[in-house]
Amino acid sequence: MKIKCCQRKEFDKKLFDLNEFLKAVSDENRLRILCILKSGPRCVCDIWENLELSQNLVSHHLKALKDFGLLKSERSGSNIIYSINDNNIDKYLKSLNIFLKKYDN
Amino acid sequence: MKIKCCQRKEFDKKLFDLNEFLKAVSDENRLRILCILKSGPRCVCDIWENLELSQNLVSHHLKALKDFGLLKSERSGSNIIYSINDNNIDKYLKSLNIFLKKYDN
DNA sequence: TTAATATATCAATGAAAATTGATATAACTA
DNA sequence: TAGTTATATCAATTTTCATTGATATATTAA
Repeated sequence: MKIKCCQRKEFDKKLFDLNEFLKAVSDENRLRILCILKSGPRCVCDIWENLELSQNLVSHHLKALKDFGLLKSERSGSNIIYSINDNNIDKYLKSLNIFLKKYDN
Repeated sequence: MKIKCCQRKEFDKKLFDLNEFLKAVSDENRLRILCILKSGPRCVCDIWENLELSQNLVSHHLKALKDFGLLKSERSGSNIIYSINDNNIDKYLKSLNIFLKKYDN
């Protein structure tokens, strides 16, 4: 018995993207980083000092989140200020909601 | 500078649970399984034949999703029929939405 | 009660990704 | 310019977890 939802061509791409988003955020440290940045833009040092993580580790997670478009950054003097990219987060949240909610296909 | 969101005691548990949910679903095969089951309850064989995955691999993913409460199962003759546990999925979706949306704390 | 089918479990392997340590770069400050 | 601070990068290690192969269990059918 062939089931509909897995037959569509465009489904693969959609599902791949959704999974990339889930992989990007399914990590406690990244969730904490997102939580901190929800309170407003912060420099890297504010983040790693609050989370009690090493500087390079936080830098690595920030890069991953930024590369995926969930964060933005800008230089301010010697600091790099990171902030949430709300538009993209909303986009992926919406996509996930549609995907997991009942009877959307 | 101490940032509010990471100081709360109950936050740890909430964030841990949320992350467990994200880890449970951040896998292409599991997303495909969820998609198939959204179309209705299915036995294990329907799933692995559709996804062209090995039987034991599908069984393993089904177990993970069920252990986490995202799926239910019941025996029907020699088959085990899996289905979505909508309540739990909605619960976690809601939690994730609140967590990631702007200014919820 | 034997064979066949459906599903689950378990140990071993492999791959992806987090973490660490060391170092590089860039911007301030004295 | 030299020293200091903030951040990024890179290679090595470790951890986590999906996948595989083999086998066990449970149900049905002959």
